[in-house]
Amino acid sequence: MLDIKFIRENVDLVKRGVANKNTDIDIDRLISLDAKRRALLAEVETIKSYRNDVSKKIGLLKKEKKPCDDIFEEMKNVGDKIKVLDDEVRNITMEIDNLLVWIPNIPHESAPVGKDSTENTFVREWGQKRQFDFEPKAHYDIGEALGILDFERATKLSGSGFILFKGMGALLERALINFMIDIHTARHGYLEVSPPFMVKSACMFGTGQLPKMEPDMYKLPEDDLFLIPTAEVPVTNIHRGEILEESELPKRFVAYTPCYRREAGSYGKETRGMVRVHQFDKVELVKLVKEGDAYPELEKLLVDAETILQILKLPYRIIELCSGDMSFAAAKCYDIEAWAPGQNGYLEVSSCSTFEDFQARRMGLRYREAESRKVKFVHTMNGSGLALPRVVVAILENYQQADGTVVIPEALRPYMGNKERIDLR
RNA sequence: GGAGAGGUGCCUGAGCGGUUGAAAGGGGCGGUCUCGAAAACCGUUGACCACGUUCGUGGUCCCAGGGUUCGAAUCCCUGCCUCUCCGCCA
Repeated sequence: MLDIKFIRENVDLVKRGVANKNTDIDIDRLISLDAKRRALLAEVETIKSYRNDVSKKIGLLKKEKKPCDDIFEEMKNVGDKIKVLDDEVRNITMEIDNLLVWIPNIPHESAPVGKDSTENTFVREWGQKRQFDFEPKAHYDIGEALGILDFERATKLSGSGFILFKGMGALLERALINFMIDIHTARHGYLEVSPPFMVKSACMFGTGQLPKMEPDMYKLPEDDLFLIPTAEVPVTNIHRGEILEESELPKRFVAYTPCYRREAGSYGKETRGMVRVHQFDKVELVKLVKEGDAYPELEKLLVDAETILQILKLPYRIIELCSGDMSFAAAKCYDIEAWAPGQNGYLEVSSCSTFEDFQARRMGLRYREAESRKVKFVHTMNGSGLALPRVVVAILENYQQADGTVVIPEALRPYMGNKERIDLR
């Protein structure tokens, strides 16, 4: 959420930012509602001040047992007037809030302006694409042949868009989770947390999934809970509504969770295999930092995430998203895309974004500055570190052999019984 | 699922319907003392909003939303949440 004061004082900047995010919000209407609200507020507060004065006097008169019926008569009218004005303020505030919650975060000045993914910019790349002396297969063919992926039976269980890992496939998934968390805790200094996989709507609002993304979420209406679409939601919300001490910052969390996404409207795209599924595992990095640290910390977070691919020796590139391709809450966002030879393309395995104080304002997440003792909003950010199925795809496709087996990346071998390859049985 | 208890400031915990933003203690911050620290003592310590250019003035907030009243943290209703016991259960 943007600060109404900021909007008031930067109307043009906000209009431009909103437009660059491909969003259409009537900012002028918001501004005029805001002005109206403040005028009403001034009016009703003057009357309330008067009421408070009189109430105090009544208290004193009562003590002296003096009659005050005539005052009551007058004050009844004052009370009614206040009620009417309060109602007006409440209604107009609701109207303002209904606009405000739909306004996206505005892109950082350093973020490229563009309408969609075709205008994202290349940042850097790493690694050498392997030269194959045979035609590289797609992960679903490799995995099914090895008996480690079973799409047909996954569909029997839950419909399309689900994965059944078996044997070394299941172990590979589990190994990756442990491997990634170990790197981030031991080497990068993140605190491991294991949060609930279901959250209240307040959490979903806090990180900005609600209201806009509601159709993409799995909801449990009986219990007013949502299945999390990413660990970002529970983890960023850990300190919702709190005022932290500056000395507690930055906080760095790493969490493994499954992620549930309806992927509404994306049917037909990437239906084959496990590039786009309704449930997937992910190791997520979340940072809470103080104002001013957001951008350097985002760069570090990006490096922490890409380290995983480097250790796994998987070639990748980094893309910076343009304004129109960024998510609702993001101010700046990098994607890490792993090379997948079987797809002859890149797969997004991580998205690293900073939200500045956008999420924090929604969830009331603040900190007290050590020196000034002032209360400020925390700056939040997160990035996948990394999303699992697509890393599995990249491993299967990059490490496949002519005989159909798959060599296990060295770094994962300790997590997989020191085996060197996944073979036919 | 059955039966109770309760939701007050950073925390614990008081609070007859009328100077209560809220006692007390703890914590935090500042100071005295000390070579330094601890202890002790003194002082201080909420957030948000509006208005007026520092500083101020006013308003709101005692889980949330309604209601009663001239006036509500204090009374009434609804909802939410937490805790305890029993049952069930990984």
